Parts: sequence; structure tokens; C-alpha cells
Amino acid sequence: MQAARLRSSTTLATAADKNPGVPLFRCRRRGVALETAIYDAVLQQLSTVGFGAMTIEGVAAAARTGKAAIYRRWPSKEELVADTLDNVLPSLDLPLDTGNVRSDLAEIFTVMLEMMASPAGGAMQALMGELGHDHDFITTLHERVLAPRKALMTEIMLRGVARGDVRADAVKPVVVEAGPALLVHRLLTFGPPVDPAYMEAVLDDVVMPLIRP
Amino acid sequence: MQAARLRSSTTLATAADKNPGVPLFRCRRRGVALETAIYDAVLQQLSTVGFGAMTIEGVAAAARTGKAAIYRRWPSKEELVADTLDNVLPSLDLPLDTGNVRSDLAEIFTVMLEMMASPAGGAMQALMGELGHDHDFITTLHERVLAPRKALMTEIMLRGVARGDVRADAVKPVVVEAGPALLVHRLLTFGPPVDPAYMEAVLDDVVMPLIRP
DNA sequence: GAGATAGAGAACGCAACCGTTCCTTCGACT
DNA sequence: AGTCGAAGGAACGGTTGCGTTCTCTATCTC
Repeated sequence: MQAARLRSSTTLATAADKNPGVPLFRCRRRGVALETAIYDAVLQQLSTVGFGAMTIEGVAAAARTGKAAIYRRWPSKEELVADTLDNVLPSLDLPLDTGNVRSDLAEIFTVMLEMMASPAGGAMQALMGELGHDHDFITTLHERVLAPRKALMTEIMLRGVARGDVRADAVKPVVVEAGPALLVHRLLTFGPPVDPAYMEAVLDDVVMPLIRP
Repeated sequence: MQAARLRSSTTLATAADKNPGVPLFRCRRRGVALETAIYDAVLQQLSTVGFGAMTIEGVAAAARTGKAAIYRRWPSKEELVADTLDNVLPSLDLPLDTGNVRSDLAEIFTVMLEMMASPAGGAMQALMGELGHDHDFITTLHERVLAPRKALMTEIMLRGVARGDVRADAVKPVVVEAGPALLVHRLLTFGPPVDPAYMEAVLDDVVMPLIRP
């Protein structure tokens, strides 16, 4: 995620600023360092121009490398994006137990907000919006982000039931989804970052009233 | 919305099937009929390839017309999409009052589901996902779709308060948004169409429990 | 230090889309 | 019927991305 971003390359300089004679005395990355830079560039391009308009040339320029380095590793844009998702999506299996449901939920929601404000969040947003739901990436997104998060939410609530924090009959899919849905909705309509005060409102005015015994 | 779709042009035939000598005996649309066909093509392209990868040539081919007819009316892709949204988004100001909150809400939710399953819904989804939130289209989307729907929801709930259907202190922005957010979330994660049974669950397990006196 | 590996970058021919122009033919109006 | 504006296309030169291949050289390995 740090990856030798030597200049603030928001403007996609076509190729290293064109100094004809000068051999560009910059370290030559390879292996993981280079791949990380490419993944970063993919995320940046995805959230900037979307999947359809994303080009290999654009990614190469944003990563300050050549196309060949990309084509040597991935046969197509699709594969590149798939690998990027695989390598960049957070794992999210932190086994938190703060003692009560509200702070458990607050913690997982905070992680969600950070994730949504990150480049990976922007890329996910672009992919989810643009792609038909039969696409492979959407499946990956499901398996790696949505499903684990939903499982975690359910886990937290069931723990609350055992603790007496949560009404047993309140743990339904649609209730579990309500909090995340509101946060995602807010992200889509107002853009990042999502105000933590909004998260508090979601917790106190929607989620807690629904599950309180 | 009907617009002389003479063939099922899902496959974007580059230009009217290439019959060299034959002068293509097809009616020549003009005025509103042609514009409607173009708007349809824009929606189809938006939901298929997204905004970034949408091209004027693609739209012209999908509408079975020439690029000139488009460039004669709109100076840019942006203007074309903006006008498309203006002309195609539903107005949604049906002043319904069925006597109780639940069926009022069910009605507005049903309209939402239909809208989300339509080509316009696909286009909205693509735009919301792909575009940064400083974009003009997003503003249009806000003013023409999101804001009216939210106002309508609030209206319905306030009517419920007056009727004794709804707890007065339940009418908060985040509660009003909960239902629509869940429906949109479902659309984004599972794709259209949204199962009416899911809508029922949203109503009975989330919205009604939150507002019931 | 010598050799092998692979990154940076330029260039290739090819295809798509750009925005414009032109021409023919249709359709609407008088 | 005759006129006129515009639709349907095709073609223009220019730009951009494609995927590949080339050279050169930095960096890693032995």
C-alpha cells in the first residue's frame, strides 16, 4: 500500500515526464514491490474511470511501469482485476468481543467505514455498480467481502443472544443486513467518507431498537 | 419506451447488417421518436458497458441511427446522458393514501422495485457506482430520484403519525432511509429483480417494528 | 566481478472511437 | 406536386488503446 509512490501521480503522466537524455535515476522495483504498485494503480484506475474504461496502458502509467511488466504477469484485464481483488481485499476476521453488542457492532462498522473510504472501497463501488451480477468479480466480492461480513454480523448478534443482549427472534437476515445496507447506501448517495455520527445514528435509531430485548 | 425497435438489437450490429445495394427499406424516424430511441440506447449502453466505456458510436449503433443525428443534438457524452436522465427518470409524485402506513409503504416500495428492474434502474446503478460524487449526473439523480423518494417516504410516515399509525419520535432520517437502503443494497448484491418476498421482509421485520407505536 | 533475470520504455501494426463532412433519400409541410 | 430540413450512412484524418517485440540497463545470484 506504500509502494514507492515517488510523485503524486494523480495526473497519470504518460511516461515518466519525458527527460530525453537523462536515464531517470529511480529505483527499479521488481517482484512483490512492483506487483503491489500495480495493484494500487488498478484500484486507483477502477475508482477513477471505472472498469469499462480502465486500460492496461492507464494502469501501467499510474504504476509508473511499462505495459510489458503487466502483460508478462496477467493475460487480460479481467485476470488483473481478479488478482488485484484477491490480493487487496481485507480479511476481516478479527474475533472481537467487547462485552456488549453495541460496541461490537460499532467496531465492525468502523472497519467498514475505513474500508469504504479506502481505494479498495472505491474500486468495489465501481465494480458493483458497473458490472452485471453474473460476473466473476462480483462472485469474488461476495465471497471475500460481503459474505464474511454478514457472517461476522450474525456471529456478533448470536453472541448477544447468548449474553441476553439481543432478542433471539430478532436475528433475521434482513435485520442483520440493515446496518451495513444503510452505511453502503450513505456511501453511494453522499460519497466517502461516511460521517461517524451517521454510524451512531444507524446504531441507535435502527439497529439497536430492532434487536433490543 | 416503445420506439420502433424493429429487431431485438442486443448484439449491437455495427450498422444495419451491411446489404450493399439494398437501400434498407426501414422507416426513417425523426423528432421525438428518434430521440426516444436514442435515450433507450443510452440506457442500454449505460447498464451494459458503464459510463466510462460508453461511446457515441455504440449508442448510435444501438439506436440504429448515425452518429451525426446524435452530434447534431448533443455536444458531448455528458450532455447526452444528462438529457437522457432528465427525460427518462420517472416523476414518482403519486399522492397515494391507502389508509394505513404499511400498504402505503408497500406501494412506494413496489414502484421502487419496478424502477430498479427497468433499463433506467440499470443505468442509475452504473452511474452511481462508477462516478465520483462531484459529478453533475449524481446531482441530477439526487434531485430527480433520491430526494423526491425520500420526501415521499417522510410524507407517508407523517401521515401515519397524524393517523396514529406511526410513533411520532420514529420519523428520523435514518429510519426513513432504512427501507430504501435495504432494497438498493439487495439490488446491488443480488442484482435485479428484487424478490417481492424480500420487500415484505423489509416491511415486516425492519420498517414496521421501527415505527409501530 | 560475471552472468542471468527482468524492469523501463519505445516502437510496431492493428483496431476502435473521436468529431466532422459529405451525399443521397426520406418525410413533412405548403 | 414541389420544397426543404433532416435522417441514414459512409468516409475523412487524428487519437488512443491493443498486444507484441525490441533495446538497454538495473538488480539479483552465483
